[in-house]
Amino acid sequence: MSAAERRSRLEELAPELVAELTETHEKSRELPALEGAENGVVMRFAPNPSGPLHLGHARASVLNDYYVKRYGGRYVLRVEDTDPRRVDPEAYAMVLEDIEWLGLGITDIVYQSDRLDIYYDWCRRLIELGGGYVCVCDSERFRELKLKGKACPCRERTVEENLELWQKMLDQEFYEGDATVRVKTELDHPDPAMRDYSAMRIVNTPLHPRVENTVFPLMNFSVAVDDHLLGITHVIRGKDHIANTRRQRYLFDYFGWKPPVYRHYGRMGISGVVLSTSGMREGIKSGLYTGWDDIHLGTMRAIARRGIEPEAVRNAMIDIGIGETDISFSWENLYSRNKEIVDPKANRYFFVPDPVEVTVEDAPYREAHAALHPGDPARGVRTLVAEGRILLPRADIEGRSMVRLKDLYNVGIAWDGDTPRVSYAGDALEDARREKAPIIQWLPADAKLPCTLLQQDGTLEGFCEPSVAGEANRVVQFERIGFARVDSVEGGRVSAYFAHR
RNA sequence: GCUGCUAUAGUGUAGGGGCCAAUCAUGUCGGCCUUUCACGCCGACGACAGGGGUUCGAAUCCCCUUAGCAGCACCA
Repeated sequence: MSAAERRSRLEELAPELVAELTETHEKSRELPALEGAENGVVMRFAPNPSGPLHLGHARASVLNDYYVKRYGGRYVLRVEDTDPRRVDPEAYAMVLEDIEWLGLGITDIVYQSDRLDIYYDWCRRLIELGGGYVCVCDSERFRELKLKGKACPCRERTVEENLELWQKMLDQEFYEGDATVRVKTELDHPDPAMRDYSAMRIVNTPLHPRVENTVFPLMNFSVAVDDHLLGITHVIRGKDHIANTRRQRYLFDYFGWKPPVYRHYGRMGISGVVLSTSGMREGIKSGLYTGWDDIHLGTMRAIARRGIEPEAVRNAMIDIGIGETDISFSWENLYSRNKEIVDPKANRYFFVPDPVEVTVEDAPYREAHAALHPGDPARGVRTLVAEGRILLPRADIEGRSMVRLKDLYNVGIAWDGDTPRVSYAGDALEDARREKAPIIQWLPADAKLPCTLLQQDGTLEGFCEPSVAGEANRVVQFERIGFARVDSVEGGRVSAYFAHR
């Protein structure tokens, strides 16, 4: 049966069910199941506290969050602050704020800098097992040997000698770069990236903001140890970690641990915003950006400032899923997700950009009552009093001989060069329809608020309704323009950020 | 270069031998509704990277080609 046949047949049998045929099944899609997750999971989100969270973190954190919520279990926030060079003391708080904004169901928080002794302990055990050794070679020299598949002299040392050197590292008898602990792997591993990778290194400067230690684990070591100790069952991360997963596997093997189940999703290209933490930091420093929430950045706080709701980010990320294919992030899709959340909530207002103030000749006194939300009459109306002096958006009247002022009346426009002469042209909506006059927004000249609408590609200056002042920090819809978040109302001026149409 | 992964409409995604002349969403274009160019509704457009195999049958399995990506750090 064709679709049309099925439909007409259903109409005969059960007309009340026809609606279901076209119902949009927009409940967020089910992502693929995770093997071995039936009895609950322990997952983690492991950001480096070098700045606030951005879109890239959003994907990782939301996807893991999705599975924890789906299967039940624990969700560990593990702050990976083992590189003093890449720790921004202020980022600790920012990460927490962003997580709260995203609504992640974090159940546990651990800081790797609190766990240094644990890593030292397991490092000692690794050496005792013969799985690790202290290498005092120059890193360049080691690299050359590695590429040839050759062992460095340090590899031949006994466990006792290694233990002694390791203690010297901890006792600060080595300086940065002079010694490192390596994990023994196959020296002839086809991928040179696997060969005797580093597990521990020394960092003397800068000082770590939270601890005084100078010996720090490299991520492959701390991650493997923590994943095991914290009981992590499933890991969802980007495919840039595939090689790391392989490296970490050596540790699981040495210690006889069962590794978690891994899923590596593809690379996500994001255009239109700055994403690299260092790039953002430099831009902020140089004054190019106003701060971490500058709307040209891809941080969660920038996105929030633009009126994107956390649920929209979440839905967009789940939509994208955990596919291994490289994808390009679609702002369109995110906006669409946001619109479905924000449209039912946002009150409607007039915003007149680039205004022309005119006197409407022969204008009768009128009070316009415009719905705060056309889909929800119960919300009431805003009342605008028109006494003759009004503001019109220049772009909407240019070249026109007639427009209808929404919820008010029609006006005719005679052009005297660039100067419009505007006159009352009746109340009948039908007249406007017949003349194909556009229905546009307007404002009374004596009841308006200056309003700046900031968009990524420029700023719109104009005026909005006075009651927008009561919408601070909320998303509104400026009719015919789009959704915007009212950022601040100060000194009688409104500043709003454009979200999307 | 080496090691590995991936390849479905503009974008994201479903589909893992027959139910696929391929799903859903988004987008674009028409139309309806409407005192917003919003929302809602209707319709249209639009893809299995290319080439070989295997098979009665391939988007699905295999091989090659091409393309993209990742890693090749004493970063995470």
